[in-house]
Amino acid sequence: MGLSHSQSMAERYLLSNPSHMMSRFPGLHPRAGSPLTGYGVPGDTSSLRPPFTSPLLPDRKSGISQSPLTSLANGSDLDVRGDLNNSRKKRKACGHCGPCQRKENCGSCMNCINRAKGKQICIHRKCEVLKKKPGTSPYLPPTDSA
DNA sequence: CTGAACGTCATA
DNA sequence: TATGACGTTCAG
Ligand SMILES: [Zn+2]
Ligand SMILES: [Zn+2]
Repeated sequence: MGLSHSQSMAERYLLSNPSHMMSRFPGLHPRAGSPLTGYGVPGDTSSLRPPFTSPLLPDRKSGISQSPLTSLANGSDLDVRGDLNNSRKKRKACGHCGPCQRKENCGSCMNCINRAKGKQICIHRKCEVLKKKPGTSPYLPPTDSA
């Protein structure tokens, strides 16, 4: 069996149809909010990320803050850009909802087929808790008159 | 380090 | 508004 291996799924990611390419290119992220705290884990007993990496600014986009949650120059918090991130880092599947119980992905949904580019979990496995992120308010998200 | 997945943005 | 795409984050 000295074969297979192929791309180890690495190239697969970069593999796609050169349809448009471009758009949303790396180098633009207008946004500026206010420092806000939202998420909060009781305990927060996890490994500590290494201190800063280097005083060099990785020209990731331009210079302004990144989009999701990047940067980490503090040994206290893992990463808190304090901008457009209200909920703090990413959440994880609850583990006990229907989809969370799924064992393997269906392999037919777009997420399964487009997993390379989509980078998302099978729709049949998407935790319902993570599905509804906005608001989490008891009100209906869509407007009655649309 | 790699794989997997979440979160936000852009576009249709 | 919904979907796709991308970067980032998290865990093993
Ligand atoms: Zn699927
Ligand atoms: Zn769940």
